[in-house]
Amino acid sequence: MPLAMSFDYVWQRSPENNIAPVVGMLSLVPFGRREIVGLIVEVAAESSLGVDKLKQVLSVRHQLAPLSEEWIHFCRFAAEYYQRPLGEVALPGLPKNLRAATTVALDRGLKKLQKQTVENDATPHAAALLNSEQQIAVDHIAAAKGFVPILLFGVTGSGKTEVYMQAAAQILARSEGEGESGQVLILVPEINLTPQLEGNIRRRFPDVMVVTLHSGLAEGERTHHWLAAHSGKAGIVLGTRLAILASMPNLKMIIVDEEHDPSYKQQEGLRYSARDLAVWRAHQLRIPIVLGSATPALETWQHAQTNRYKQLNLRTRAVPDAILPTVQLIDTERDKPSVGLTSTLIAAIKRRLERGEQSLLFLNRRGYAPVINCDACGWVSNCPRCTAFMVLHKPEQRLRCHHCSLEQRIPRSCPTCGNVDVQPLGRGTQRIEEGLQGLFPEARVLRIDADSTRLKGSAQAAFETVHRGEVDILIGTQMVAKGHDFQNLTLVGVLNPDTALFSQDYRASERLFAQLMQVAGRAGRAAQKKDGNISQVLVQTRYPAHPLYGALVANNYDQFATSLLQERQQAGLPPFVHQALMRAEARELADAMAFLQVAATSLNIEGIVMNEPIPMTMTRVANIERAQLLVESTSRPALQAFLKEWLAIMRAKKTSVKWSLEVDPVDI
DNA sequence: AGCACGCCGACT
DNA sequence: GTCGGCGTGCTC
Repeated sequence: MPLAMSFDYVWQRSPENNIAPVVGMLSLVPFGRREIVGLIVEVAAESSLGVDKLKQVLSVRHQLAPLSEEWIHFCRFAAEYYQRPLGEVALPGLPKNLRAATTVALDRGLKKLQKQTVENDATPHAAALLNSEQQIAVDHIAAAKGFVPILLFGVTGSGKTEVYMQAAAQILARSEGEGESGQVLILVPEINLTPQLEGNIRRRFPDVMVVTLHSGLAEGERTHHWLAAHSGKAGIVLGTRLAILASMPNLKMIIVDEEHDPSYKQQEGLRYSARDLAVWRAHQLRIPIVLGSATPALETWQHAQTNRYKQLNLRTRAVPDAILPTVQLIDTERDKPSVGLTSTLIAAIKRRLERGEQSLLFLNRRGYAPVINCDACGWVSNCPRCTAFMVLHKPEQRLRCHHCSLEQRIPRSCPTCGNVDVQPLGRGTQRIEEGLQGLFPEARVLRIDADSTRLKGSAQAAFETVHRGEVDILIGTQMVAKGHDFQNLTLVGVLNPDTALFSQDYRASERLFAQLMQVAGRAGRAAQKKDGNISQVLVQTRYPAHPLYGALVANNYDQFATSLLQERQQAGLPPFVHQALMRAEARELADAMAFLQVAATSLNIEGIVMNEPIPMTMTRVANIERAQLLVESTSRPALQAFLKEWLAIMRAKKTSVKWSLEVDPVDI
């Protein structure tokens, strides 16, 4: 259905078909040998095609209020910006049974939803008192008229959520005062990782219908929630990135929480940035948008620095008496780790165990060891299908490729020389878990990563055991960095963050800083302990003098972001340049490269920098070779114009190479 | 995206 | 001689 073009049909009034088509309505039309549901995007008196070529509209669906022209315009913008068909933007978000060729009754579930919402709100919560910075922020947001993009810059625990809720309350109340039912859209990175937020919002807004929109919803729920948003009945929509495409006729404000979070970027199909689209939508509707973060994306930071966005700061923690945890660096050259842990960190964990407090160890590497190797001949566990290592997973006694999911038995001896002494190299979360059990046999150790939480609901269950105090030491990947507020957690250990410092990916350090700030925020969220102990963050590093860690210790994002922006400007990288990336994949690398070579010479326009095609960093995944071609321009409109023309040329070429284009790529 | 048509290998 | 492999092309 998502075709690059739209199709014209004739509509003829008849006794069975007497609803006049209106832009935004869904209609049933014959298409090839099938009957499909389409979105009416234009109603016109004539067609560029001969009338004899046109088929007739079978029926126009009237159960659903038409999608607004504004919404279609928004989808059209997104489609054009990302160089994709309109249908691919507008249609996938619509409830499946509205898109099905057979008609379904839609009324019954809604009522059910209303009832459910009321039942959930047995104990309404009053608004919390605000500190002066929060009050200033709320006042500023609520007073905003028209398109006002706001960066709400606040450390973890500074009470951003409270600002969102009070600002939303004022916006909704104002709409009501004007006799309208206003709507607020709140975007979050991942709903499952912030389960408290939904409950908090429901309790705070007992008289407002609150619905969620995310990929975890069952089809029926999703339909009802979408319809509640589309009908305007839902006053608050809380959702993940896909919710930016929901139809909300009375939208009055958008909030993007943790706006820097990578999960706002869709990484397959239509590779959109929900944050960027949110800003555009707010601009289109002339409404305020709040981007909240402790570590804003550099793009956002740059806009705030140049006063395109209004910056509001929350510099103090909102919980009374809670103070920021101290961050200390442990030089691993001086204090050499054994089983991945320095003596300083081990001692700190020991003190927490003695005091009955919890520790969190953060290591962004799952599995037991990232690779195994043979000392005798140098063999390493390469994946036969990918440019990557097979990772040792000890509980399962398997080697596993994290890119193509290939699994193998662990070889008893070296496959090339027969040496029986094949050793794991490096440490993943499983190996740290094993080491902790050796060091602290009495302690209750829990590992949380993608492997330990494969089953649905098991992540939630694992976090709950931590909240209930049934865990002493928690070891996890980035999964543990987000959202959760552990009351009894007073130590965060960061095990091996250095790899990101020297990554090919120029965004790696920006992401690392955000991640470390976020995981540091897991400690000390509760009020300071009576005995005066402060929560502690210990970072093990070989490069304690690196400016990133300096800024982390000083809790100084401003300084860090400013220096990164300078580097980016000097290097001619985003946000000072705009990029698009063409990717090509084929069985033979030469074919992918040859295709990109043709692409690189297919169109030349002044002001557009065409780079050389290169193999991707991870050239081969699942036996497919991949290459990429980066196009850059300092002018976004110039890049957009170029892409449109370029893609038209490329689409007309016949090739066996699979290719795609990404606008504003993040992983390059 | 579907769903055709279309031209070449192993089977009742 | 047919069944079916998925390459190429069209859908108002």
